[in-house]
Amino acid sequence: MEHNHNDILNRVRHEMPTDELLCDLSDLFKIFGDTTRLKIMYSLLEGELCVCAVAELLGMTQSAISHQLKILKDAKLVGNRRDGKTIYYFLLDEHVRDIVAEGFEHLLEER
Amino acid sequence: MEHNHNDILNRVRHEMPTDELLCDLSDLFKIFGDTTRLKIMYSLLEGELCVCAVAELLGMTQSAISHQLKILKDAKLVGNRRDGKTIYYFLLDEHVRDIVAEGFEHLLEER
DNA sequence: CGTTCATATGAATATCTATTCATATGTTAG
DNA sequence: CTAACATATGAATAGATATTCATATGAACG
Repeated sequence: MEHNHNDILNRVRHEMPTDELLCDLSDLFKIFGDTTRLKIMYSLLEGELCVCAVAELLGMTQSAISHQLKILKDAKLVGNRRDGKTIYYFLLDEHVRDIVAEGFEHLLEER
Repeated sequence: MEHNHNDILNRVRHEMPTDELLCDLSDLFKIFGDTTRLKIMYSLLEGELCVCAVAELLGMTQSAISHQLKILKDAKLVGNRRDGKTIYYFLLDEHVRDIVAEGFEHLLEER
């Protein structure tokens, strides 16, 4: 019993990712943990959009959207390209779709 | 061009989940957005553990772990059972594994 | 029943973060 | 070069949240 208990603890300790990896992982999920950013990512699922289009779409200020886009870009979840004065943002990673989908599945199962 | 733009906006508006669903989704990801909770979930991947075992494993106080376990339980990510004085926690949802795995894939691709 | 052990919980605090406001950067048109 | 427009960004603020501390609950055991 006691042996079994320590056995599990040792196995868990062994399988546990490094703190650095866990920080990276939680930082990634933090990004998905905000409705504004989720909405932005959803918007970009259909195709690239400029900052002002996203702002109009979500009914938020250009500044707020710009700040959030920077966070998404730093996380390499979105990229952008310039066309004259306007800057278009687009999703960089197919995993965005998958991560969100997994989240939904939990919500559905939860009822 | 202008037509095309509005076209996209309308499509996006149409595909956007309700605010309630987006809040539920961001609340779920918020839970994954914390290293302590990630560590707890990782620990429970191997099997059920009592509160004090988790606390010992993570080198944190019983109180801190208990607070976090409550959050995980409210989100229906873990369940618990009592055996005498000790209470064992376990993962409730296979999606935990999948969600974490998706997160990792993004990190790896990010290089 | 009273003590001990495992866990839960409320309040307080310190830290983090999303938005706002003001302003800066950078591009195009005239 | 200057005005107008799109976007970025720094500082400040308000709200959220993880941990701590003190204490409560609840079970087992003598």
